Amino acid sequence: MAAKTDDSGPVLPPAIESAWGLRERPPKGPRPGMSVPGIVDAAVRVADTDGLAAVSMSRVAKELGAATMALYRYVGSKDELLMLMVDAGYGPSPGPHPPGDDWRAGLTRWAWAEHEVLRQRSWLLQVPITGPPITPQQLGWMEDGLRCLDGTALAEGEKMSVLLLVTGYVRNEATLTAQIAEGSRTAGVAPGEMMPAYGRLVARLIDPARFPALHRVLSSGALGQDDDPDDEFTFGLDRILDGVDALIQRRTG
Amino acid sequence: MAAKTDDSGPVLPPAIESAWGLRERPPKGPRPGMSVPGIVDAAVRVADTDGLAAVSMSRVAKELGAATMALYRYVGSKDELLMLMVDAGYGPSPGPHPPGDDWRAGLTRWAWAEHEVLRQRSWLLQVPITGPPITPQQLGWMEDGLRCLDGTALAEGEKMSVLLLVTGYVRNEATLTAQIAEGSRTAGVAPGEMMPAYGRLVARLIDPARFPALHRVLSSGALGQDDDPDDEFTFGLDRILDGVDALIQRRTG
DNA sequence: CCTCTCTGCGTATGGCGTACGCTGTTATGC
DNA sequence: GCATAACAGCGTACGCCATACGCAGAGAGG
Repeated sequence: MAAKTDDSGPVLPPAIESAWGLRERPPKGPRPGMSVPGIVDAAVRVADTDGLAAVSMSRVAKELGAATMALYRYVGSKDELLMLMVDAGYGPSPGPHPPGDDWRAGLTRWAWAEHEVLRQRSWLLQVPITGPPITPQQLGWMEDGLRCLDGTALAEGEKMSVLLLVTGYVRNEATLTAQIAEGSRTAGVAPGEMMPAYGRLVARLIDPARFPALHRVLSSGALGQDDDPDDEFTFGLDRILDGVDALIQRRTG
Repeated sequence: MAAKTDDSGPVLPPAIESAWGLRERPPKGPRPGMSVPGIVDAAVRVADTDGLAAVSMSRVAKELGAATMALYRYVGSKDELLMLMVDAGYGPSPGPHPPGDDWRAGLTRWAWAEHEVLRQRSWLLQVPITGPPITPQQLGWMEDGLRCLDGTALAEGEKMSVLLLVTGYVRNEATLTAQIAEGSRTAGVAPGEMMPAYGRLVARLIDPARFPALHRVLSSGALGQDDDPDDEFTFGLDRILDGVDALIQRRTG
């Protein structure tokens, strides 16, 4: 044994291995007419224009002028394709933060970068995540995030937890705004009228005696004004970073 | 007009209206052999035992000894059934917090209650959410959460934002732990060995020169020790509540 | 008793992911 | 130059899904 240095451990799907640049083309057989990146690009294009639901194996194949089953020479399953679509859809990480920035400015920039990606490709949120990230660009994002916390007194595990906290927040916020946008589209309501309409609906349903706190929020008109969604995002992000700040202070002092 | 007091506004699906106790049985025709709550219970039972993927209209019908299409007399679509499943799956809200508790203890209790529900019914996280909550129990949870913040100096809209922040965190954390549990099951790895195996896999993939921060986390063994998942949950929750606390202090002082 | 309305459900349609096996291409070893 | 083995492309088929449609029978009002 041990002719090769890696004892391999968990098995990586072939298409993922090729995303890492491992795996060379076998010497025999006809030349491939397609490529994994080409297939993934086509799938991303479909998702961008017609949504994730439109991404079927046959649709992607049609986009490439190939037959459905031809894709399975390159991709083991649709789930594998989805994983690669997420990797490609996120794109390259935003890059290391400027040396002058402190951790907070860096994480803010990092969070906004993901926010921006998810705003433009909300289908990324609908892809069922099957495990921790193992694709190159995903880990690139993680690396950049970790570097923001480099100078701090946090333990390595804590840095990871903080990142998970921030990215979780960004994804959650993006999910909510994408949902109300989707809802307003299917209901035929103007985007700015969605939350007010929701407020009126709930106000009609609930009994003020049984839901006093909810009733108070509704009468306050807090749902009526359609404030800048970016303000909402900033609000939550600042709360979280305040909490992280408190921890860093404690670890430092 | 205005023979009825409600100008109706957005239309509510019939099955949701019946969940609010509106809507009476029409006087004619044969008596219904099933009921919406019965169907929802059967669907929840299927999801509990065999996962959300096993919930198909035919499977739920089989559970009730009925034909597939019979369900459509009670539920407009599968999406509607899913919405009702979420409402039933969450169950009643945890109830108002004890009067002695401050907002932080209340929200902590509230977050743990949702955490517990999601731990036992992780399929709730896989249901694609189509909009803001409009079912009775969902709004009950919201009411209880809002009441925790009753005595604080926060504006009504801010209370709502804080709730969204907390519930988003709980859902996100539950999603991640459910995913690694799922992954360890499909990969045939012992649950405690999942994260270490993941760490070894990533360590094998990445180049330490290009991913120095990530490499440092991996060598620190932070992923190796399988610490209590509850500790991880508490960590993030405390960070968020610290951030909320900072805001409340500022609004108060 | 007729008629109207509602329930249960059989049938059919159009989609999906993908297992399997055939056909033709290509570089290697003889 | 030729047989051979490995591989690419893909046609067919299977089983599953949600659900549109329409018919048969139940039950109550007139």
